[in-house]
Amino acid sequence: MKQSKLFAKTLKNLPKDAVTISHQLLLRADFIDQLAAGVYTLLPLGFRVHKKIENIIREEMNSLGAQEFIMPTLIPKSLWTETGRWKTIDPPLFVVKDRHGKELGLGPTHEEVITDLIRRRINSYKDLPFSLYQIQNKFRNEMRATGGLLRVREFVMKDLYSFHTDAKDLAAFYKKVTQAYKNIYQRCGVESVMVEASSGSIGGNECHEFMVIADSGEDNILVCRECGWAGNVEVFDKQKDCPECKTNLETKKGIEAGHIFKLDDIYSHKMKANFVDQKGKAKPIMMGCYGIGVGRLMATVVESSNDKTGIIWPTSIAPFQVHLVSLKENLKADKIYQQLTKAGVEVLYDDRDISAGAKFAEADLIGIPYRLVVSQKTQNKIEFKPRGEKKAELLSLEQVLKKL
RNA sequence: CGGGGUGUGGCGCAGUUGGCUAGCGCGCGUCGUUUGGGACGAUGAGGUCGUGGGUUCGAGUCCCACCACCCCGACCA
Repeated sequence: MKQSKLFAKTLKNLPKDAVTISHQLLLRADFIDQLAAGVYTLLPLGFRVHKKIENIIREEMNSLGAQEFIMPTLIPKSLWTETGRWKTIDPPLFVVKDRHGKELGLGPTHEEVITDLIRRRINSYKDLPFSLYQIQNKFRNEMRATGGLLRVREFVMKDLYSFHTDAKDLAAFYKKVTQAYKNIYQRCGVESVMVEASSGSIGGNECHEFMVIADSGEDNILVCRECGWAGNVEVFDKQKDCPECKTNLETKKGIEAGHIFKLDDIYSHKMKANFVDQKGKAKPIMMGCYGIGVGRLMATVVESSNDKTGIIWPTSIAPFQVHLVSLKENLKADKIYQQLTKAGVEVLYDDRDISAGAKFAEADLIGIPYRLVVSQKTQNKIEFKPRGEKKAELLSLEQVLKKL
């Protein structure tokens, strides 16, 4: 992609409404654009990162054996009244009316829809277990949106749902999901802690949050340095020592980057989603649900990976792999751009006629992992510099390709 | 929703006790000089001052209402 054609304009001035680091940097680097409170456009740069995160999540979900599909956003009131959540869900639903005056809720989560789907198709223990997931826009009527992409009212969420004959099978799958989640955060370049949490209006008997440690986090979590146990202060209010090994607990700030629930039979019971077991007896289907907010995860990565000059994207989710900067050497740089592209490298090529300083400052802001400079100074070589580092080295194109 | 705050060109801001042509920096256009860390000079373009009422000879400035956005609380991926 030639930067002269990229739909992006970076800002020198900090927009005054941005308070959190990720909000500031994503705005300044032009990854996102705000339309209303808690409602954002993902601009091309932001969209590329978002897609990469989605794909990491997709791979991990697929390797669990889960199948991707998509459910509607418009959800009829009747389903919500079956579980009582038309009135009780918090944050409240965004409600719309059709032309006949019939009310529908915009989906904030899809337990009702999926339970309705599966109760009409699952009959026997032979149909179980299985799992389905979607990556889809969700709508939450939050009291207040905060921190840029950290809490918004419309966002893309990956929601996975699993269905089992008994608690034991659910527990086994739940455990596999925890590992998949850890993989996702690790692959996105952030460190996660799994904490015991409260389940809020989703319900269920057991749930865990995945917290990314960051100073700007809104949650206080207790972490045991010895055995790795962790809990949300919401639940473990007065806890001083680790419940597992009695070590003194530390308090840290975290961002909730995922939440998983053992729903057991609460939805299948209310909505009569049963199966027939080996003995011919009807039983409620055991369920689990598992969510990750994609945009929030994107912002969380920025929260934990940046410096004074801008974002530092991990290679796995960077909008481009390399940022090729031409300093008045577009003839040479054009060729390198073509060769890199031919080699399958995602290149953002700064072909613009502006000062070197401006190009470097923007490159740092945007945060692509590797910067390549072509100038008079570099002669027949290419200057190679990883984003977070000071030192650059002069390499041939072949050497550059090996480094990527 | 309770509390606090802010609305003036794309972004950041100034605008005195109301006073006539609403300014500045960044960004943008054109020309020239520049080019290894957000260059410089010249010259331009761009604003019904959030919206609607009111007070006044006169409102960006005062009053009322509304709207939008931000922050703290609460809740969440």
